[in-house]
Amino acid sequence: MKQKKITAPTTMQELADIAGVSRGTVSRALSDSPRVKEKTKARILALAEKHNYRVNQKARNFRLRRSGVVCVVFMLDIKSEQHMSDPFFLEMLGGIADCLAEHDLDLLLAHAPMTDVLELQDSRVFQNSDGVIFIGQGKQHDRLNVIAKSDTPIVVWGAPMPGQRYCRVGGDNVTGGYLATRHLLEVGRRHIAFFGDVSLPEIALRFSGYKKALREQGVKLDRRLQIDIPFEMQHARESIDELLNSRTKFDAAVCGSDVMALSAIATINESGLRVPDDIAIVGYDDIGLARYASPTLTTVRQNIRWAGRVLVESLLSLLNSQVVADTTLSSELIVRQSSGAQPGKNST
Amino acid sequence: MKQKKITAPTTMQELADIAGVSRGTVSRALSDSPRVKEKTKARILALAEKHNYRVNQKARNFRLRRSGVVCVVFMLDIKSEQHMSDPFFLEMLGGIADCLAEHDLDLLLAHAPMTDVLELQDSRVFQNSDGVIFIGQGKQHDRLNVIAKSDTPIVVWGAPMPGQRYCRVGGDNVTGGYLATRHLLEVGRRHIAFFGDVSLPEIALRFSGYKKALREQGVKLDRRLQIDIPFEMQHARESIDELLNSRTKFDAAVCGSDVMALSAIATINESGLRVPDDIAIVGYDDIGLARYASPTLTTVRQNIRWAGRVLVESLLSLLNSQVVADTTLSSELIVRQSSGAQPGKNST
DNA sequence: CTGAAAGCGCTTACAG
DNA sequence: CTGAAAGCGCTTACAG
Repeated sequence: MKQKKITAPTTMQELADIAGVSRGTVSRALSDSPRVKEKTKARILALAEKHNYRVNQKARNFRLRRSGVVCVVFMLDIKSEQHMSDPFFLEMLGGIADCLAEHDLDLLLAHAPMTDVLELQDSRVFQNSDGVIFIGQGKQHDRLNVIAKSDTPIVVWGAPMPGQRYCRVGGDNVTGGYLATRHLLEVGRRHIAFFGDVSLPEIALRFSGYKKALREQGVKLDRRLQIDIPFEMQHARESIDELLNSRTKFDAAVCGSDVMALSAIATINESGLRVPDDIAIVGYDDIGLARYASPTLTTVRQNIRWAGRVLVESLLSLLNSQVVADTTLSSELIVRQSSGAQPGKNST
Repeated sequence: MKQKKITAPTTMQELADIAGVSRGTVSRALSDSPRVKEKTKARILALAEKHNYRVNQKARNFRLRRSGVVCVVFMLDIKSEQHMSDPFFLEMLGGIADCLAEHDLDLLLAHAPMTDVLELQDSRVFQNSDGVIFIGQGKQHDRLNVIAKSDTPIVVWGAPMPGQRYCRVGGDNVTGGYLATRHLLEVGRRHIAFFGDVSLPEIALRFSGYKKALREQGVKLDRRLQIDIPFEMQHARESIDELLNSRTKFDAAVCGSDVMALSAIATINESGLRVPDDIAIVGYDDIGLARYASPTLTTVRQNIRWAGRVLVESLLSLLNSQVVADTTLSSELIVRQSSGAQPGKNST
């Protein structure tokens, strides 16, 4: 421990000189090539350890034309700070990070707010990465199609889109929206609001599931109950306050995310109404907090961490020049307190 | 737009050939050297654009011996997933990311759970980074001292330590613990618990602030009220349940983080007691959620995003071979509902 | 203002 | 099993 020389990191040639072998042999020994005699290998490894030698990664990356780095880009439409703090992203990031680590890849986090994803293509970040994972499509589906044509493979979390030319992984949004809405109808609600910006592809799909459920039950769609709330706390409060003040009748809401649902609950509480008694709420994502909230949150579970793994595995296949199909992960309704169903039924 | 050739990225030599100049001139033109005639420069830039040429970053990094990447390592003692999801980390990460972006640096996120930080030194992550920011010291202060001796500059978020040889940035933990405790004493509480693992340096300092406040008011320290709760939801619940069941008298608690405080509040609610009426709670960090929680959270504010900036600025100074002093950021008490103070007083 | 040339530190066919 | 050698794509003194 203590006897390690604190020398400036030797170059591979210097280590080779010390060992009395060629640079090539050192290189092979360090990468555990079977073509080097075990004894030589052991000796070189010991010397490397002793002299505290480490391969210059920048030289190695250059030579090998790869960096072992995967870039993760969060596609957020508004200010990044608010969005990134959505536990949904964090859990996704966690799933991705774990899976990347298992495959000995590093994670480069790209600065999020970008008006034009194409700028990313010119950036150092992009050049330095072996592949890129986009979380969300934002409203830049077409630009992602352009990026997909580059040499750097990409995988995108999002909704299936017409003319899509990139590999996609996403949740089953139609079913998610449908399940949430049907559940609220089943517990007797009839004036169900939909909180979410339907210009975003994923939200649009959930909204179509919402409409399908209403149709099935013969409930008429009330356009005033669809509110374009972005994924952000502050905005949610304002918009919901507005709805509450507008006196438009509603007794339930399907929300675009759990964070939005929590925010809605807080706003509703402040206005003197109660959840679920006056207004039943269903969230989306099933973030960790959902089961600790008060009331506990009925929500549509997306297996976020697993989604992260699928994204990474898909990217790895792409890196191996394989053809990769899109993946749609199933959605599951988790019934807890906020939707006003009888307790005990399928709760977690 | 459409007329861009979709050619394989040309090498700089190829672009030079097209332009009829030398590789060196292209290199200088692209880095906007004043030593190239404006006209030539413009012509080369146009050609680069036309042929969709981009500098090979891996070659550039190698040549320049820097990557433009800063690595961020979260020093977590237990399972990473739970910790990383603490908004404290996210907000810190956000502050760091913003500041790095302003300085045109990229952010590499190192996989968190590590038993021995020294392993990091051998990793590709470390070699690839121009500098490393550690969030927290965990219990590895000594190993951080070792890493500080390497060529890669590091900055650490944490508590001042004896014999510390790395650059440190941290909050004023003693004052924070003191302010939280004094506030609870001022609102009439006398049996104040302290929730936090005092074997962690920062928590130990807050605990000393806590003791100082008790001493000042002549309140005797009750050792049974100091509970080693790690920064994690699940554990918090168990430990607090245990305390509640032990019938040890307590009417308030200073918590190691806001997340812990929120968890404590949930646990207390479930046991049938109320916050702040039965038990007053003060958190730590002032995460975004604190003002939306119910009850809203009295807490010690650490200006987390600014802390992120200070970490980055310190690292940059180190990268410029400057001597950098430690920074201690001030702590501020934010009074809201959970501590049972009269409303309106300094609340946000 | 531009070019010719050296060299960053590594890996890997190619020989032997 | 090991060595000699080429070359990855760039930047930057050094000349001119």
